[in-house]
Amino acid sequence: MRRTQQDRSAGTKAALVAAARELFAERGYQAVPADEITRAAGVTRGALYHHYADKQGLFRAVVEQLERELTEEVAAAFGRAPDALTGMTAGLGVFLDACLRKDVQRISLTDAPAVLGWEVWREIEAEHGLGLLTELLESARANGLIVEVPVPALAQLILSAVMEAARMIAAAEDPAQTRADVQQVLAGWLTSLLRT
Amino acid sequence: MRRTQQDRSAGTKAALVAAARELFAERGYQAVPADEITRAAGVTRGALYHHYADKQGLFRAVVEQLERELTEEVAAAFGRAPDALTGMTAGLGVFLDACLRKDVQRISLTDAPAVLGWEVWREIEAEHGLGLLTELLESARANGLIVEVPVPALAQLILSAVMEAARMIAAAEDPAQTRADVQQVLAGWLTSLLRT
DNA sequence: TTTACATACATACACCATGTATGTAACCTG
DNA sequence: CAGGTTACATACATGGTGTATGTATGTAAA
Repeated sequence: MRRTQQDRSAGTKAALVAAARELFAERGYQAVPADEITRAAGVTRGALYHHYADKQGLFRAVVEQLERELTEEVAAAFGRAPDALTGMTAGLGVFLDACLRKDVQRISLTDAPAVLGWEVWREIEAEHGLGLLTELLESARANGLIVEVPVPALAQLILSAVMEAARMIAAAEDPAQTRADVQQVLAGWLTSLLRT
Repeated sequence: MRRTQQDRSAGTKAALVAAARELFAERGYQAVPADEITRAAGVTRGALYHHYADKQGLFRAVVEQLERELTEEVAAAFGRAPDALTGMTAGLGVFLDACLRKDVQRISLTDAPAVLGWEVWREIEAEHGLGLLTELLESARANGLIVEVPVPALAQLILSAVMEAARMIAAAEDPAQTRADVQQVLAGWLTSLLRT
């Protein structure tokens, strides 16, 4: 079978990202040697260093794929809702659920900032999760739904709280109870922003 | 000069922690070889692996020293205030200021969770910053100052938001403006908890 | 279609960092 | 001061990263 170069590249890159994602999710970035990833992907380290500058480069590709998927899910949930308010609630629920998955937990919520540095991590997030949340809040503010606040700061603080909430649920002995608690706190915060 | 064994141990451990703290603050845990730390401390790696199980052990000692100092500062600021409410505000200010220092930024807010794992990191925090905040909120709740909420969850979410706020200020082009923004958001959240 | 080049890998190597095993000097106790 | 313990230093084994080099496959022009 005769494949074009682009096909070859796309194939091995996809295989590398998929293998790396699984292994990183299970044991974390540091604990996984590059060699193990490439073997799982059916290639050698030569392929890795051909397509990516270094191990971090591959990790970044994994993070971006994850974020893309995640944002898409949340945006879809938001889109299905009749109005903005219920959409926000639905989006929060989907996001919280997604954040309970091991890959999101370990890769996005734990390793990403430390491995890539906060600058890069922020840059990535701004184009995905944070970007979406900012848009939603901004439009809510424009429509007079919420009080006057600096939306970018608000969005980022809310996002960090939501992420922490997800970590708490994942680590809790009683996830259901913890989830109820954090949702109560977060819901209270959000409703306090509503214009009376 | 004849020194006791305890003195020797305490001296080298303090030197190691101090050297590690500086280097970790500047370049992060991963980028600093153990050998560089020990040289800066005037010993060899033998001393390190005698006093600590591994490099992580030393890092943990650094984190705990940092957290201890930080909590002490905040508690002192709180203690100087006439009442609980102004105390909370003063404490927040001191904490935000402290979080702007490079060592706190890099070691506590960036590396600690990834290097030690969230479990251990939480365990440490529970005895310091988070513990203090929880106590304060709990007493406020007991005195009927704030509404009925699950305090542990509230404390942890507030803390994560405050830490993110500190990171934002540190990374901002216009720190003063950013600080004003995040303080507005956080103050709004806190006042929304007050009983009317 | 053959020749020349570029792309996609594999193999082999040099380097560096961690942790451990072993040796030695300082201290402590009877 | 003799024996044992503690506090280190030195030497070594291991493993992981990144790079240099070699090779096969696809691509394009003569």
